[in-house]
This record gives sequence, structure tokens and C-alpha cells, in this order.
Amino acid sequence: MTKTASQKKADAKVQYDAFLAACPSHQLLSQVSGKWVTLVLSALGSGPDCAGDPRPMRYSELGRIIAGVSPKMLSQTLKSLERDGLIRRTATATVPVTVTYEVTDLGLSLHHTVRQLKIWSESHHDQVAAHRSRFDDEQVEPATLAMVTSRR
Amino acid sequence: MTKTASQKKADAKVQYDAFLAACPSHQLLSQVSGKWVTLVLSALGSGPDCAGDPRPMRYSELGRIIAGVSPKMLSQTLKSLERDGLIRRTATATVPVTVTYEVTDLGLSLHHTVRQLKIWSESHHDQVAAHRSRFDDEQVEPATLAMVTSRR
DNA sequence: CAGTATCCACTTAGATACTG
DNA sequence: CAGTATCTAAGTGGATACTG
Repeated sequence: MTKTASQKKADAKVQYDAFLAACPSHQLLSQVSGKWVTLVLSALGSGPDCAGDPRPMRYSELGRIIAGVSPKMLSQTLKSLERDGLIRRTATATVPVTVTYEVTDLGLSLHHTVRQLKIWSESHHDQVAAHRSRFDDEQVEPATLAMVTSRR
Repeated sequence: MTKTASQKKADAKVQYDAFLAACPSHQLLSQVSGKWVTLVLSALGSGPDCAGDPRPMRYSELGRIIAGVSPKMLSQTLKSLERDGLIRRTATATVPVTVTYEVTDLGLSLHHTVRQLKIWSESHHDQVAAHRSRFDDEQVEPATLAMVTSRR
């Protein structure tokens, strides 16, 4: 039995998904674009004020600085960063236990790379916003006309 | 009536979400990390083989090159990129109509910035993978012990 | 203090069918 | 050719309560 067109398509998709999943840059991108990853990385990499030097911080300190993060997301984010060797976790056996996190050299180098993206976005933000509002204005015109004529 | 603790917390969260939503670099990051954005951008910015020069391409050509993309996601991605001024859409009134897309200067500059990230990920991929497998091995040890003892 | 466990709501993407 | 419309499935984040 020969393959149908939809089977071939499905095969191609699987191949492609495998490729995407194996692609290092896509892995990185989806990792880095997690809602809290960059916040943790920049807190740890640039200090609490995001403008200083790298400094180890405790779990609860991160939770305080990164407003709105839930314990779940914080530990999830920290764990995945630690897993990838971007941050280092240190537990000291006091009572209660003290845990600190700090960026590794690897994490710091990623942080610097991501900063470049940040710089791009800040310096081109105006242009993007301008394009966006102009685009939206153009799109709305026909729609509003339709709305006005159809309304009542 | 004074605010309860949970109300204050909710307020803080709203404030924070508004801040995040307004933050240009986070907007960019979530935009760029969309599954198809980088693929479209690199197809348009580096040609079909991802190693050439920028060249205008047609809707169906993009659909063919970017394996696995549905028409819905392709047009959605193209539209948002056009909205932000990163690509330009040109329709020629032939029968049937011909539409081409090409990167703008703005889009090209973003493409180059993202390439830096790609380069980072490719040159550090080994390190990350090494950390990851070592981390996973360490974590599995106690779990396997539990599994072995509990199994049957 | 430093998390884990659970449940729920919501966004997103994919398949599919249809249109100017 | 170049899309749009609709429905559904799945992954993700959030709130909350609990634990060593």
C-alpha cells in the first residue's frame, strides 16, 4: 500500500518537529523566552537593581525582587536554569536551611548575549511602535466603515 | 475599608504585569520566540538555504520551505511581522494575484541580532548538554532506588 | 526558609474546510 | 494563489495549600 498525501505530510511534519526539537538555537530561544527566565538571570547577573554586579541571592530574596512570581514558577525556573548549568545552587546546612543561587560563567555569558537583544529592542522600539500604529490605523479604516453602516 | 493582604498582592501583580507588558525587551522576546517567527525571518533574511542573501519570497514558497507550517500560522506570523515593520508585503494585481514578502532594514537588523543568540547557542550547546545530562543523572539516582524497591 | 503538590483557567497551535 | 474561518487539543502559567 502506497502512502497517501496526508500520510506523507504527517511524516514530513514529524521529521520537521524532530529537527526543530534538536535545533540548539530553538531550544535556547524557547528556554530563554520563558516568562521568568530573563528576570531571574538579570537579577542574578546584574544585582537586584538590574544595574550592578553579579551576586548570589537567596530563594526568598529572588521571590521578593521578582514581583508577581509564584513559588512554583520560581523553583521551576531556577531548576531548569540549574539543570542547564546557567546558575549554581548552594545549600548550607543551617536551621532552617540556607540556599543561595548565583550565575555561573556560562550563565553570565548568556546573560550578556541576551542583553544585546534587549539593547536592540530598546533602541528600535520607537520604530516598531510607529509601524504598528500606522498598520493598525490602515487596517481599521475599512472595518469602521462596515461597522458604521451596519450598526443600527 | 482598608485593603486586605491578598488585595494588595493582587494590586502588585497587576502593576507588575502592566510593567512587563510595557517592557520593550519582553515584548520583543515573546514576539521573536514564537515558533515560526525566526524561521520566516531567517528564510527571508538568508534565503531558502539559510545561508544566502535576503530575497523576496512568495507566500506559497515560504509555505513549502518552512516544513510543517499551516496556512493559518504562516499568515498569522507574516501579519505580525508586517505589522511591526520587520517585513514588507507586496501584492501585484495579476490573475491570480501575486504576493511577495521581503525583510525590511529593520527586520534585517533584528535578524542579525538574533543570529548572535543562535551563535551563542551553537557554541555553548555542548556545555549545556553536558550539564544537563550530569544533572539528570544525579537526580535520577534516588528515584531509581525508590522505583526498584517499589516495583512489584 | 525553601520549596512541593494539586487543581484550574487560559492562551496557542494544529487540523481541516472553505473563499475571492 | 493566497489566504480566512472554525473547532478542538494541548501545553503553560497562576492560585492556593501544604511540608521537611
